[in-house]
Amino acid sequence: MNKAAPRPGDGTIGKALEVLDLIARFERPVRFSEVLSQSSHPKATLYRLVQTLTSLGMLRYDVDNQTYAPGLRLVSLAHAAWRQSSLAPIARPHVDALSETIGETVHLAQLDGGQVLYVDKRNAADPIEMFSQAGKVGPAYCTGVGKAMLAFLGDAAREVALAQQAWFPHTSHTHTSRASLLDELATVRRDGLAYDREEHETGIICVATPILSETGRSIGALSVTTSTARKSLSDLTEFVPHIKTTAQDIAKSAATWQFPTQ
Amino acid sequence: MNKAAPRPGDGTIGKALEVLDLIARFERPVRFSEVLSQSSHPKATLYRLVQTLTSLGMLRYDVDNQTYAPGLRLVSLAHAAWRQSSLAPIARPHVDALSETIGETVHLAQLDGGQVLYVDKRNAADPIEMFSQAGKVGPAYCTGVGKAMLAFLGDAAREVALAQQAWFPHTSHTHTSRASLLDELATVRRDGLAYDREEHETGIICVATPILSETGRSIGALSVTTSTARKSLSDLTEFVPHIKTTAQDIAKSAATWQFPTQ
DNA sequence: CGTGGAAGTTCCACATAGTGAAACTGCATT
DNA sequence: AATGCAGTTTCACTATGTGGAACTTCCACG
Repeated sequence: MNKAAPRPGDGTIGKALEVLDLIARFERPVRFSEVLSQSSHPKATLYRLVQTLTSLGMLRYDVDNQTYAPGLRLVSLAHAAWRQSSLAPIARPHVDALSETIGETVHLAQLDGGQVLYVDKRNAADPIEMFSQAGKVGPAYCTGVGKAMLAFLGDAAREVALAQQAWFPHTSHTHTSRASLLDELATVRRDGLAYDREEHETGIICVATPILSETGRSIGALSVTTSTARKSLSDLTEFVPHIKTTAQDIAKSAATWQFPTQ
Repeated sequence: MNKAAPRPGDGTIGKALEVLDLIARFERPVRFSEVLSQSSHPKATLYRLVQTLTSLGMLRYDVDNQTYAPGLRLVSLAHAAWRQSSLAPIARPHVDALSETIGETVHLAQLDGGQVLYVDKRNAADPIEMFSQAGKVGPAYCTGVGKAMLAFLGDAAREVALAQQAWFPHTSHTHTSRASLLDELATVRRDGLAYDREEHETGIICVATPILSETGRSIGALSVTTSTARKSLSDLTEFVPHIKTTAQDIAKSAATWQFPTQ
């Protein structure tokens, strides 16, 4: 597992965020001692951090079970973030249209801290059981959207992102090194297209395209996902033109989008 | 209990959160000076806070426009919060069923920091949305869900919540004082039912019921909303039995819900 | 062009705020 | 009564954050 960069000198706020992230990663309410065992902070320090976060509503403390979980205050903050910093509100009509035409699961993702963050999703009519939902994060090095975005990053930004990858072999098709991934990224850059060939989950494949800024850098990615039980990679290829034009439409809307300067 | 309790807002983390909230409240990307004019912190202090938050991904800085907006990292944190601290995942099937039967807008809300936080929503037109509507906050003193929850709070908790109300007269029907609201809350407690009679928005009415814990305290609320153009208050009354049983079903699911202790 | 001012950024002496080892409490279990 | 573990409090110490002031852009206007 990778962790949020605990750069020295990040300050108290960084430490607090680190703790919040740690608790969020458990994906279930946790007891103090469990957090402690995963944390680099001494008991008293962690205790105070957790207390502070709880009193601020960033954590919720369950008195009965003596557990901590991320608090609802985060949800209202995220609402503002989603509306202002994600492509989702702008892309919504385009994603709707694509999903309706294609009838498979559509994902809209952005890169955040070297990871793929799914900011919107449309389920297939007959939904496949799989890992994804808006707000969910996933690895960049072994997903279609991740590779699409990495390929169209500036060199410096890509280096930063690559350094944050875990290279965990989720399946036998997963890239496990910088070198082999970079190789594929060249192809992705050439085609403007990235495939996930069961690299993250066995039986799950997808095709993804980057959403590019006017300067040719990726600001997000769009993908169509399916299972090998339903379709093959070459079946997916048939959707490519439609996905590409949708990505371009989203890019255009994003560029046009003017924030009220007032 | 704490007597010399660290006042919320104290501490560096509290200050950082305050700034984040402030920026989120603008509902659009803001320039540094705009934040400064709304903040109690001196320029240098605010500047450092904003820098720190930006480097941690809690804020996003737009170089071209020189503006700050809540960052995407919040979205992934909120995902964990929504799944673990909100009723939404548990309530989802029940809310789905209710919405389908009734065919009007359904809201699932919880109280957070004295405000109503909408954690899920069903629109007749637009079925599945995530943070687009979930995450929105609203006032407690002039909404159906707000009054339903306030009525079934412990005395101490209700006092805290009432102290946080703005008493802004959104419409001519809005309660503008503790006293008149408390009056209605008694009725709400008797009936287990709260109405919004165009108190928040003209033309918008709703009926809401609390979702109660085993100890009889509200852990959330469920409402059906419509416009005076479509239905009357007495039309809404017809839905009451169905809403009430749905609320009870959600309460039961919530009580049964056991977190894997491991 | 210059010049004035507003917005944004850096500096640094200072003290507030956070730190963490250790001691303590409460509650099971033996 | 004794042991052990989880959670909580204390307090001397100092890392961190503070904020007034000075500095640097960058325009708008004369």
